[in-house]
Amino acid sequence: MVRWEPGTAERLQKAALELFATHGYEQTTAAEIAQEVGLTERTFFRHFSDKREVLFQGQELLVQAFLDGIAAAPPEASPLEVVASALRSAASFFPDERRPHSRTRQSVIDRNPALQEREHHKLTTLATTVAEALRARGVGEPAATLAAESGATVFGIAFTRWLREERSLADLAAEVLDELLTLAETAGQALRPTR
Amino acid sequence: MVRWEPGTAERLQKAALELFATHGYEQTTAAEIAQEVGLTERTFFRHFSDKREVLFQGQELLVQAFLDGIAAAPPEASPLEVVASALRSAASFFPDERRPHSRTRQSVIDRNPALQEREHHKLTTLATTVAEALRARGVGEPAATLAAESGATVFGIAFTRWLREERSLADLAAEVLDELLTLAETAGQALRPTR
DNA sequence: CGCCTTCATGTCAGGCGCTGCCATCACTAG
DNA sequence: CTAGTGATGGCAGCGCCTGACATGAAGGCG
Repeated sequence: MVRWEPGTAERLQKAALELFATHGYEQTTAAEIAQEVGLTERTFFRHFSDKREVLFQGQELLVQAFLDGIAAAPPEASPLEVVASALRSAASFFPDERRPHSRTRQSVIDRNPALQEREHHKLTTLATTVAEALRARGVGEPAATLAAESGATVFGIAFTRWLREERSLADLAAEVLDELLTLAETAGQALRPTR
Repeated sequence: MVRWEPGTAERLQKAALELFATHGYEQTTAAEIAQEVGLTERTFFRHFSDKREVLFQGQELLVQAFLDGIAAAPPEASPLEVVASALRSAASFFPDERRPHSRTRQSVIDRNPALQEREHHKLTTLATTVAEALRARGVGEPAATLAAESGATVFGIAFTRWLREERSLADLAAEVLDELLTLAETAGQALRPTR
C-alpha cells in the first residue's frame, strides 16, 4: 500500500485531456481537473507550472529524440543532413499507434489560441535546442539557427500531415524536407544566377 | 476642445513600454499602466485584448508590408523569390531610426517568457498569412507553408541581427536568405545525389 | 518499538488578469 | 430641444496562480 497513488501528473494529464475534449479548454477549470482525480487545485499547480502545461509536459523526450538523431549523424554531415538525421530519430517518437491520441490532443489545441501559442513556443524552444547542438558540432551562425528552425518547420508540417494521412511520420518528414530543398534549388537558380 | 484625448491606445502603449522597461513586465499591473495616462484598468482592457497585447498591437501593418511585397513580385516568380520580395518590402517597415525603440521593446520581451511566447505566435501567424497569399498565387502545399515559414524564420533571424548590428534590415534579410539557399544546396548534393 | 525526517498533499488568504453589466456624460444629428 | 452615440468609469465576480503553514503517511534509525 503506497502513500499516494503514483503517476499523479499522468492521471491529471489524462483527466485534463478528457475534460478539454468534452467541455472545451476554457470551460474546464484547473480545480475541476484536480477534483476529477481526487486532488485539489493547489496540487494541480504543483505538478504543472500553468494550466496549459498539462497538455505539453513530457516534450523533453521529443527534444531528446532530436538530440539523439543529431548525435547519430556522421561528423562530416552538413547542417541540413544532421537535421535530416534528427528528424528520422524524432519520427520514431510518434509510432502510428499514437495517432489517435495525438489527434484528440491536437483537436483541443486547434480550438484554442492560447494553446496554439504554447505549441508554437515549444516548437521554437525545440529549434533553439537543436541550434545549440549544431553549434556544438561546429556549425556557425546563422547556419545553425537557420537549419534548426527549418528542421522545426519541416517537423511541424510533417506532423500535421501525419495526423491526417495514414503514413509514417518518417516518410512524411523526409518528403517535406525534400520539398524544401527543391524550393531552395529553384529559387537559387533565379536569385543567384552567377554561381 | 475634444471629448477625449485622441490616440488613447498609443499613449497606453508608450506608458506600458516605459513601465515594463523600468520595473519589469510582471511587476507592472494593467491598472498602473492605465493610471499613468489617467485612465482605469477597465479602459486598458477595452483597447487591448490582454496585457501582453499592449506590446504587440500594430503588427497588422507589418503583415501588410509582407503582403505588398508578395503582390509586387512578378507572376512567374518561384515561391522563395516571392518571399524574397516580401522580405524586401517588410524591411522598409523598420528604418534604422526605429532601432532604439525596437531595442528597448525587445529587451523587455527577452526578459519574459510569456512575451516571447506571444512574439513567436505573431511570427507564426504572419507565416500563416503569407502562406495563404502564396496559395492564392497558385503555389501548392506543402510548398506554400514551407516557403512562408522559411520567410518568417529568415525575417526573425535578420531582425535579431538588425538589433545588434548597425546594418539595414533589407541587407541582412537578403544575406540570411542567401545563407539558407546555400545550406539547402549543400544538403541537396548529399541527400539526393541522383538528380 | 518509538522517534524523526521526508515530502506529497491540503488549507487558506490574497493578488492579478480579465469580463459582464450598467451608469455617466460630452458631443452630435435631427 | 431631444434622442442617440460612443468612450469611459465603477463595481462585482470568476479563474489563474502563489506564498505560507499545517497535516499525515511512509521510511530510516537507534
